[in-house]
Amino acid sequence: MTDILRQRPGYALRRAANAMMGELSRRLATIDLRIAEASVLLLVDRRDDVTASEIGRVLDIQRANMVPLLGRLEVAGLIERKPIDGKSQAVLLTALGHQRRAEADAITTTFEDDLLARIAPEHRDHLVPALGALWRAD
Amino acid sequence: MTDILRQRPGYALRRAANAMMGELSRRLATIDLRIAEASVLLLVDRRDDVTASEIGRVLDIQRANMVPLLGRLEVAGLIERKPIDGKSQAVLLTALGHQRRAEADAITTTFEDDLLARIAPEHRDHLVPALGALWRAD
DNA sequence: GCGGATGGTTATTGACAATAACAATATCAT
DNA sequence: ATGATATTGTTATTGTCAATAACCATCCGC
Repeated sequence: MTDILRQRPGYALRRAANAMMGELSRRLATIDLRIAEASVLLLVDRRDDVTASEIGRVLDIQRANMVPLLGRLEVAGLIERKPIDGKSQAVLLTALGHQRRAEADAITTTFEDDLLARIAPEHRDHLVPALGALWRAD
Repeated sequence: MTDILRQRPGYALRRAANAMMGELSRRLATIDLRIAEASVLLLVDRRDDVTASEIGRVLDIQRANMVPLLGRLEVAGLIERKPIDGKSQAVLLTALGHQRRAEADAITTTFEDDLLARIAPEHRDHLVPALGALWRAD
């Protein structure tokens, strides 16, 4: 019955993304991170001048929604904030944050290897370019 | 700065799906439908024996969450329910529902053509098979 | 120095999925 | 045929996540 929807690119994209997010969420939960939180850790690595607004712009998260996200990372002791000037503040990783970032990196890298392994070789290398074209046109 | 995440399949999948859903939502809103609602209309077309539970199973929506969804479609006059036995009821399209389904079909088909058109020809045909492999393995 | 843009924040809203519980009914095994 | 089990539809509640509006303080360009 689902055959009507199965080959529809939009539907396939939605279902694939849902399945992927669910699995990745489960794996990241083992180190107490949500997907968006892990993205932030990966993003601010080796930087000491990235503001919350800038992270939001890159990850496409409203800066209002960055507040609770960074708040959680801060109470978990993974990030700290350093004033850049009277208005802006840099988000930077603590020692614990660096450690957690490395774990998150390992988990996501393994996960994405697993993902790609499920795709037939002849399709595999086309996925990221195709997705990139969809995302950055919008 | 985003380069660290850009080529990650999981991240690309998430962003592409978000962009796609946003755009499709906007287009379907012109005929007062949400994405999940449109999926239901497409699914129950030309059937008179599909139950709410079955729709949920196919679309991966908990049957508890089908209740408000079908409720909205019913008050909009797009579906009606016909008892199958004392326990189950078939979800079927009204005349207005058939009409709306056709509009939804046109919108989504056009939309997906637009999507595919953004993808370089050499990648295009690999997208759905690759996504299918990700989704149905989970 | 002033006006407009930007950063950080609060509060609120809505879409959507997940969970638990329940009553009624159907199905299956014996 | 009956009794245990599974399924259907439903209510209610929770949590995650994104979107919007408003606010104040501060920065920047002219």
